[in-house]
Amino acid sequence: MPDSAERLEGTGYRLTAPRRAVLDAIAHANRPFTIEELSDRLPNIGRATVFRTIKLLQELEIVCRVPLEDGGIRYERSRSGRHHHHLICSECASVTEFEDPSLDAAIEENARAAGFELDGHSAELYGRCAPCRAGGAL
Amino acid sequence: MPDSAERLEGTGYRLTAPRRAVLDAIAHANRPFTIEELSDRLPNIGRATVFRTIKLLQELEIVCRVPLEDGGIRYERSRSGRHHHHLICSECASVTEFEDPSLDAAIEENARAAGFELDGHSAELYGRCAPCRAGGAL
DNA sequence: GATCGGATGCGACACCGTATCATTGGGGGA
DNA sequence: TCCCCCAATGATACGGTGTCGCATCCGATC
Repeated sequence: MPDSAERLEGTGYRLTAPRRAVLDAIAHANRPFTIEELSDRLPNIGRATVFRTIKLLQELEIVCRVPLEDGGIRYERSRSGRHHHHLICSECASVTEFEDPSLDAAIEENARAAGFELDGHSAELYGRCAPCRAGGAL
Repeated sequence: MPDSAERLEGTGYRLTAPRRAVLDAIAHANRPFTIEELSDRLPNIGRATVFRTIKLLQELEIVCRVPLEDGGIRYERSRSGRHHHHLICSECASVTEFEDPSLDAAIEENARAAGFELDGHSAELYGRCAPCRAGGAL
């Protein structure tokens, strides 16, 4: 993820060895991960640093927070870097990003109707993904 | 909240004194509350019981969970008892419920397009409510 | 390569929610 | 009305998750 590294430097943050390692681990993750999992993969890096780095990467929109239905939290490398929503499979925990201007428009319209000044929003969809539906016994 | 009490009994749960007290406290809350606040208002009731009761009331859709932007959680008596979304003011922490079939439709359409079997979803809007915009100095 | 302040690592800590388990009391049945 | 059973409770310990404080380190700039 050289672009992410550049993004770090470009915003005035230091590109340190631990941050490189975290970026690398994230780049190679093929599914949403917990901090715990990430930290386990990086035994030489302090747990606090992993937390701090993920927090930073969230602010830079390099990773995004994925709230699960049970209240748990996972993180995922943001593919688009743009605003998007999540389809979260409760069977395999996979996360699919999607963008939908009409969904965003509906959200904005509701805010407008209520006299609300919109800052941000989140929308998560929970269910079973196509592969799980096809392959699952159930 | 006699109707809530009936709903408890109607589903086979016992209407105990602690549950009555929690229902009463919730009925008189005029803004979303944390478990901590609720527990403080009910010093004679064990913390674990407050957690258990709120969990139960969530299942019965008597209260609903309100995830804040900062990751914190509050709860609120569900006014409609139906599916809805939240407008959450980051200034005064007020929560406004709204329903929007077209928003739900947009969500369902995205799930369908991805071959996703939809179980449930959440949508939270963050920003500043009308009173805060009108009254706030900022 | 010297310097300076942001970043790190470690451990302690705070917070939130749950598990355990002995005890209590709600409410249906006799 | 009283009894009895088991769901519900309360106290406490526990576990997981994230933060804090601080001495040390090292990346970036000169």
